Amino acid sequence: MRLTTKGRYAVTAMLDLAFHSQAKPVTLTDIATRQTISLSYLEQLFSRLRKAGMVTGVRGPGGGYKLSRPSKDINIAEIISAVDEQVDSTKCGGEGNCQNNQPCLTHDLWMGLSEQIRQYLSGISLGSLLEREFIVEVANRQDNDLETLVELDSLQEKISA
Amino acid sequence: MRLTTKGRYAVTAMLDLAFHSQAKPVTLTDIATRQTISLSYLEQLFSRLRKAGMVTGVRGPGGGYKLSRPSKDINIAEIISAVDEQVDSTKCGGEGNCQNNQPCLTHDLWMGLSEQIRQYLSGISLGSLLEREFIVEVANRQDNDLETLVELDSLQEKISA
DNA sequence: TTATTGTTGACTAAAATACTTGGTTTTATT
DNA sequence: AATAAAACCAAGTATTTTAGTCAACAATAA
Repeated sequence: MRLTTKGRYAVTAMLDLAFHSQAKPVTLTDIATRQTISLSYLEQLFSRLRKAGMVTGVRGPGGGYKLSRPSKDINIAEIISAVDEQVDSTKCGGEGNCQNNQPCLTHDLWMGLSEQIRQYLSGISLGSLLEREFIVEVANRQDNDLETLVELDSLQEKISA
Repeated sequence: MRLTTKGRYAVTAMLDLAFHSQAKPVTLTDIATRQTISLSYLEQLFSRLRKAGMVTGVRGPGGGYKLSRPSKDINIAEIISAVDEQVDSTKCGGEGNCQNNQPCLTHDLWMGLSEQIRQYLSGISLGSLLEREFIVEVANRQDNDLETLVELDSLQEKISA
């Protein structure tokens, strides 16, 4: 289990999706705007998430993405694993071939740490995050910001017309 | 607390140093050979470790590095912090300015995780690692490998002479 | 039919990582 | 005094990863 900004982006996007999941699917364009992540980068991440069976894409107008499972049943660890492509085993990635096909000196330590992180993150679901006050506050603020942005855009259009 | 291969290298090197700490200092050349890390890269890492007050350099022939404190009093978290230069706060590094000077949606989550990792790693000392069977085994194997390497070298020299 | 959205792949820019080169200083040993 | 072994230092380079761009195609609601 590696921890990179890629994984963080994925979790943020999934949390945004979970928060805005009503009847309608959520478009990546909306998520990109709210979370200030590049749209095409999101597309790449959601391609992975879709293949991992965590989200479902709905094409065409009114389409977007939906969670494939209830948010309570999606944990953070699996989101990160889905996008981080468990990478080369050259450097202590998985099994003990970190130094000339033998375990490196600290192999044991990193295995323990990985397990620790995995357990912590797999114990947290998207659903449980949605119950945290702090997160709901941030999400609501982002929704307001997006609304004012949209208003500004339509004003701009009226002016240039 | 970021987790990179840089930090892993530092911990590995420090553990090697702790394991071979007798009366004499340990040279970086030895550590580099045993752990297959580039010598100059090690020098850079040890420059940081020295400035952080964790090791002491001894110059001249017979010199090398020594731990500044007993191995029981050096924990893994501080080794990683010493080399990883806590980096820009642009992306959720420290305080909540991850998205346009506001906390990002998952700020709360990563703070919790960081704390979790820090607590885990600061609870593990070099000394305690040296008591783990697995680690001692690996270290001993590496010592043997180094010995045969040295033997091979002197044979080579005799041949070419 | 058209606009909207997902889907895919190839390519690029910037940053971080890992490593190299080439020195200088200190100091034990001869 | 000369030499060699080591730490120390700074700049540069190669590789990899990250983050993002571009351009096309596919499905589908309106």
